[in-house]
Amino acid sequence: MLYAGVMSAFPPPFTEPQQQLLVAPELLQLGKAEDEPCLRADAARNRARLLEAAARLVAEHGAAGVTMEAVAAAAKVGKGTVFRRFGDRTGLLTALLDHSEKKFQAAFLSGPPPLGPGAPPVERLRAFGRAMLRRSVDELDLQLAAEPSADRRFSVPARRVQLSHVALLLRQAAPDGDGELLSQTLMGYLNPVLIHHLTRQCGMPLERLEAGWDDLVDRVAGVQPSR
Amino acid sequence: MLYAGVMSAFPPPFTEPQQQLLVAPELLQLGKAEDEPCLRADAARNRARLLEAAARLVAEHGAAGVTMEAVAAAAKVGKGTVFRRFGDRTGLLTALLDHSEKKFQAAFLSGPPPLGPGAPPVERLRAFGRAMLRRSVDELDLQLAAEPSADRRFSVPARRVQLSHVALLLRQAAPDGDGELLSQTLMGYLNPVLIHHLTRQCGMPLERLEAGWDDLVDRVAGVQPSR
DNA sequence: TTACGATCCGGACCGAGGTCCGTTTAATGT
DNA sequence: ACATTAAACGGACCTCGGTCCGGATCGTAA
Repeated sequence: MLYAGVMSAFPPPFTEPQQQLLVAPELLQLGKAEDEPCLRADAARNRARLLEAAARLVAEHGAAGVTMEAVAAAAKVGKGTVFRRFGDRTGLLTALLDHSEKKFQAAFLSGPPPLGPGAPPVERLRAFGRAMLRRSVDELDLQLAAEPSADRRFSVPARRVQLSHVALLLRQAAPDGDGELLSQTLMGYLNPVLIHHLTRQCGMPLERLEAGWDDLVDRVAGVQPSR
Repeated sequence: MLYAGVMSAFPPPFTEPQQQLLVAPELLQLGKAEDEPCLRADAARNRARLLEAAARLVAEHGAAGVTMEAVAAAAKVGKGTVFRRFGDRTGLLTALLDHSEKKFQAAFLSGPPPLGPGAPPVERLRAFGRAMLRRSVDELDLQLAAEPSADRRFSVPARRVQLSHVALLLRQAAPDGDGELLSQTLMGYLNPVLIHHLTRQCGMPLERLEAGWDDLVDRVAGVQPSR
């Protein structure tokens, strides 16, 4: 019993399901995502205050200034409340990005082409990458801070949605080849940490990353355009 | 002066340069890697004891059991000493992997083909990936624990060596295309965290990852074999 | 309105990474 | 041998993420 208390957090752990999804969870093999557990009044109020406080702290001191204690204090709430609601720091930051994420999901799942349905798969892949790149460049601070710990990085709902979307398109664009592995590879190119490194530390302009994405999609899908 | 003491660690910060390299640093645009700062006798002794203690802890309790305090205690040394020598936890774990890393570098930089020089680039790329995959599967625990924080992940010397190696081969195999971006993409496939997810969490056999790598190399390099 | 159980709250508490600084010690020159 | 000094040492200390649990509060049903 070395690691006794390590797994079960609070008695009734009712932390929210990380991120709302716009697709049926069954399609993605996610555990049931009990949507909107319908919080108690005080809990809902505190949740709102916490998100607002966190957003303010991000605006004022950057994502690095978002300390769990600071958020709790700014929201005039106990520290335990923050953890009960959001599970951990990553959960809080993720919740902060949730709005933008849902809009993005709506765009590529059911928005107008070429991002949404209606365009040929390769076109949609190109649009998807460009959208991801631009979104990452905008919210880079938060996205980096919200980077989950290594053992959860591939289980984050938002990521799974994006991944399966890419896999779907890719299986159409390149029916041969291991769709699961290739989609992981493509998603790797869009990893915020990599984007940050290339743009901020290596000074690459966004256009180069976009061109690189288009080229990568072509190569992976087996298209033979300009080269 | 909010973040006053956050950047400069100890007065004369003489933490070792992360990882010895077998190639001249100039070739990789690394800051001078003052090889072997020639530690004082006591420092060298303590360094050895710390590494030994850390290795023992890994063997006994897994990488998760490697606490800085535990290592210090096991080596009969003050905690500050650990940090002065290795900078941080990641540095210590990295030092633990250094031996294996140097052997690996020697193998792909100057060993026998197809991993070393002498085989055609695509061959060498395939061999490189397979070697990385197998190595990661072996030392997965440590590699995961040694995962650097997001802001340093792409500056780790070992990674830069591997990256520039892949870039070199790739520029020969696919002279068109953005070698820098494509090599980052390939390296992404070999990320230990991804390997761990695919093998341990998704249950994929190593052979599938190897086949996926070969296929990916073919696609990226523009080869048209079986498909 | 009251009573009751489920849920939530708060903040003391813990562990681990990382830092500081007064003290000790190894190398070097005399 | 001895003085000198740059480097190394140790462990108290700080911060921050995360946990626990006794007590307050909400929703509900009588």
